[in-house]
Amino acid sequence: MSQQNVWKALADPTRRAILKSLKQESQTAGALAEQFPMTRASLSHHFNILKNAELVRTERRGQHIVYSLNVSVMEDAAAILMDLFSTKNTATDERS
Amino acid sequence: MSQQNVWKALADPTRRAILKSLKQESQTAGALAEQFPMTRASLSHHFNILKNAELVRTERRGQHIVYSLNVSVMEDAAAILMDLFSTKNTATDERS
DNA sequence: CTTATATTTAGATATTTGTCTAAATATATG
DNA sequence: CATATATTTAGACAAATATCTAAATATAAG
Repeated sequence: MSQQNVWKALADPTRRAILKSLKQESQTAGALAEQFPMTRASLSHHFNILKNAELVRTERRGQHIVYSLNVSVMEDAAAILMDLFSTKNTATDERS
Repeated sequence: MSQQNVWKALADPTRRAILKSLKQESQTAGALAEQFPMTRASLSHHFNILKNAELVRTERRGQHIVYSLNVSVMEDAAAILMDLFSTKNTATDERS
């Protein structure tokens, strides 16, 4: 995972909505497609970017492909975010 | 502040580096410019995007313009990020 | 094997983005 | 006022991005 891939992935509102939806439950590409007003080809492009950032994983299930959050990478990403935002230092040996 | 403006602002590595630098201390445009290998005009463009997202504020000081983090918006942004990433619900009336 | 369904890939296109150079604006000072 | 310094604005341009249509691939089922 490159940090930059994660930030770029998160910059698009459709992709953030996909992540939010997957936070509720893992879903097939088709089920996700029903929630967004664009072609399946366009959605597939967004899926690729999310996979590239390793924010989601896929698993084939017959004709379907099931997308799910990659929880551990989501947690890494959260840590990166907090590093940028928090006033406190994270993961240093500094005494409080 | 539109949420989208914040995400877009954060998508660029130069802008994230600017924020990190401002986390250390408020600085003039010129002082920031010395840290980045691009023209002042390009930097100014990045400053505008950060201002638009309300992540930074400016204050004129003689010939200089001092940039500083807008801490409260940074905190709002952090909350938005956590809403996307955390498995737990934030700010709901759900019982734990 | 043929047909149907699910999804992705390829290629085209309009829009957005990051950068540059040159010019403009704002302030300070002789 | 004239000149120097600091910063922004305007305009151009190449690269990246989001979307579409059409075609390709993968699996299931008759």
